[in-house]
Amino acid sequence: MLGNSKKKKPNLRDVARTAEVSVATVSRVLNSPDVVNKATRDRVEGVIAQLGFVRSAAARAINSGRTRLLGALIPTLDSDIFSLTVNSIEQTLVEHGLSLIVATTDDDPEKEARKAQELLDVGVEGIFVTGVDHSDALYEILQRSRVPTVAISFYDAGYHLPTVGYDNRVAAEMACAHLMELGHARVAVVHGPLSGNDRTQARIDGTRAALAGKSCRLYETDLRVEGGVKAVQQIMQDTPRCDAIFCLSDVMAFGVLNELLRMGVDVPRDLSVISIHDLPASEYTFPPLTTVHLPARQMGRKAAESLAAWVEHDVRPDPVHLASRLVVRGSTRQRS
Amino acid sequence: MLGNSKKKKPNLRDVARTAEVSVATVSRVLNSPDVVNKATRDRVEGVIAQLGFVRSAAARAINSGRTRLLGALIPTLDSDIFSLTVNSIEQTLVEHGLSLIVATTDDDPEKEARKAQELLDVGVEGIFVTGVDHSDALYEILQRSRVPTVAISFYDAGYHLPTVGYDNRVAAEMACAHLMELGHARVAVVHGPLSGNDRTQARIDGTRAALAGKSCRLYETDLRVEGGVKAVQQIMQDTPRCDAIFCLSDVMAFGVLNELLRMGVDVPRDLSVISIHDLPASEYTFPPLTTVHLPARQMGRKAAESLAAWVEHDVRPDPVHLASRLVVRGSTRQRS
DNA sequence: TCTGGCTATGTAACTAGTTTCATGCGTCTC
DNA sequence: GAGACGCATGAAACTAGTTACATAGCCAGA
Repeated sequence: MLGNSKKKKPNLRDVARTAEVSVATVSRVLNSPDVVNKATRDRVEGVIAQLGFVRSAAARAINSGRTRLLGALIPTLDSDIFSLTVNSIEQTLVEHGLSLIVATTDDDPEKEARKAQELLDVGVEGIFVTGVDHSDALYEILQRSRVPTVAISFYDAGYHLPTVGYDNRVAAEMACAHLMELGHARVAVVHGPLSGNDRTQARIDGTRAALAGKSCRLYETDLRVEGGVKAVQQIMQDTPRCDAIFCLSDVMAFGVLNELLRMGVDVPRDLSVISIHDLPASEYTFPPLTTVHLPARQMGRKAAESLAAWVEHDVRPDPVHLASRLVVRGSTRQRS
Repeated sequence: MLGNSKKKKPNLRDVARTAEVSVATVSRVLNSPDVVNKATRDRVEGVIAQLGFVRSAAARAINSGRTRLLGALIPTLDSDIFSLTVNSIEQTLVEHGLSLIVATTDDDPEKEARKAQELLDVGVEGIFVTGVDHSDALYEILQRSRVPTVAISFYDAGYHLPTVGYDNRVAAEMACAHLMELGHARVAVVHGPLSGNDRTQARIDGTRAALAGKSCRLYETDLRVEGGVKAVQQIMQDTPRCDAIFCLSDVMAFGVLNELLRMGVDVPRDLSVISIHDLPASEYTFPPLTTVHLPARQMGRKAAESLAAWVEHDVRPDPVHLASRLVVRGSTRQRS
C-alpha cells in the first residue's frame, strides 16, 4: 500500500494539464492562494488531491536558492554530553524554519572533514562544528564553500570562526579552586582521550595552572561511565593516598562515584569527587555530584540562533560566552 | 573572511564560459572525468578552483530525483534512551551515502505530524517514526507522500508499516518473571508518561499480565533520573512494605537506586530493583542494575539498513524482531 | 465613449545542473 | 583512398518548479 505505486510521481505540469490551467496558476495556488479566483483554486486543489501531487523540494530549492538545511558535526550522540545540545539546537532551529542534519565524527579530524563535505553535498546552508581544533582539510572545505559556520563547546573570541561556548579552561580552574579551598593536596585527574579533543586539552591546561605546586596525576580513560570505573581502579592501585578525584566530565564521574561506593570508599569523607558538566543526572547521584555547570542547552539555543541569523540575514554573529559556575553538592568536603 | 563575499556564487555556466568549453564538458569533468581529455580536464579543474565553484545540491537533486536525505521522528534526544539509536542510525546511513535529519516530537502526536510535513518539505526520501501509535494526520501525510517509512522501538508484524524493534510487552514480562522467581510479591512499577507513548503502554500491559494476582501498584513519573527519585519518595510513603521496584526504563532506575541509597535502603537486601533497557551506564550503577537488555544500537543499525534498502532498491523491508534478554546483575535478590 | 485601473490568468524566461544526440576529426583497416 | 570506428566535445533538451511580464476582460469615472 504505502509507498509502492510504480507509476512516476505527478509534477506541476501534470496538475496544470488536468486542471486545464497554466503552470503559473498551479504555482500560485500553492504559494499565494489568495490571488487566485476561488473557483479556479478549488478546482486546482481538487486535482492536486486527486493526483496526490507533492511538490519537489529540490525544484523549490533551486529557485529560492535555499535548502533550509543546517548540518552539525558532533563527536558522538552516544552519551548525554552532546545529545542535550543537539536536542536544543534542533528545537531552536524549528522556530526559524530550519532543519538539522546530524553527522557524527568520533573526534576523528579526517572523518570530520569527510562528513563536512557530505553535508555540503546535500546542500546545507550552515554548519555547526564542535571545538576549535580541526584538520586543514576541514578549514579548506569550509573556506571554499563559504558556508556560515559556528564552533560550539568552546569560547574563543579570537578564533577565526564565531564561537558559542564556555571557557573550558576556566571551568577546570573553578573546580580546582574549590578543591584547594577545601584543603585538598593530592588530586587525581580523570580525563577522556586527548587526541582531537581541544575541550579536554583546555581543561587539562586549566587544571595544571590552578593546581601548580600540588600533587596532581593524570589518568586518561574512555569518555564513558565505564572509563570512570576503570580510572578508579587504576587510581587506587597507583595513588591510594590521593584525597580528591577531579573528572573532566560528569559521565566519567558517574563511574567513579559508583566504583568508589562498591569499593567501600566513603565520598566525601574519604575522598572528594568533583567534575565538569552538570548533566541532569548529576543532581541525583549518590552523593549528589559537585560539578561545574556548563549550560549545554543554553549553548544549543544560542548557537542555533547565531547560525540561523547568519544564514537568514547574512549577519556574522559575535562570539557568545556562556558562563560556567560551580555547583557545590555532596561529593566534596573540607579535608580534615 | 570566511563566508562573507558579497558577489554571487559562480555556477556551472560561469565555469564553462571562463574555461571556454561547453556546460556539458564541465559537467563531465565533475561526473565522469575519465571521458574528458586530460588537458581540457585540467583547464576546467583549474577554473573551478579559481572561481571557487561548488555545485548546487538542489540542481543535482532535481535531475537525479534523489536528495539522499532521510528523516527521523524521535521523541527526544534529551536522554540516552534514543540518542544511542540515533547515533547508530546515522553511522549506518553514512555507509549507504545517506544523511539523517533529526526531528524531535516530545511524544506529542500533533508536533510529530507537523515535523513529518517539514521533513517532507525539505525532501526526505524516507522516514523513521518511533513506535506505532500516531495521529491520523501523520498517517495521512505519509500515505499522501508515499514516502518509505519504518517504525522503530516496537515490534509488530501486523502493523501496516514495517517495524524494527523489540517486543516491549515481552520485555516487561521477562522482568516480572524474574521478580516472581525470586519470590517478590509486592511490586511498585515506575513508568513514564502514558500519553502518546505506546512503548510504555505495552510494557504496562505485559507487567499487568505477568504480575496477575500479585500486589502491583503503578507510579507514573517523568521519564528522567529525577522521575525515579520522586517515585521512590512516593513509594516509600505509600507502600513502605513493597519488596521490589520495577522501572520501565533504566533512566528512572538510576534515580531510584540513588534515592534508595540516600534513604539508607539496602538494594538488593531490603528491596530488589529491576528495569528495562540496559543502557551503557547500567552495568556500573551501585549495585549494578538487573535489567532487560534492549539492543538499541543494533536496532538503529537494522532500521537504517531496512530503510536504506527500501529507499535505494524499492524493496519494502520485512519487520525485524530484536530479541531482548534479561541481564541479572546485583540489584535483585531472592526474597528471604 | 474613451480611458484608467483592477482582477485573473497565461506565456515564457529563469534557476543550475544532467544527459541525449549530433558532429568534427583523427586513425585504422582493407 | 574510402569506409569504419572512436574519441572529445558541443548544442539543446530536459529535470520541476518560480516569477516577471503581458494581456484579456470587466467595471467605473470623465
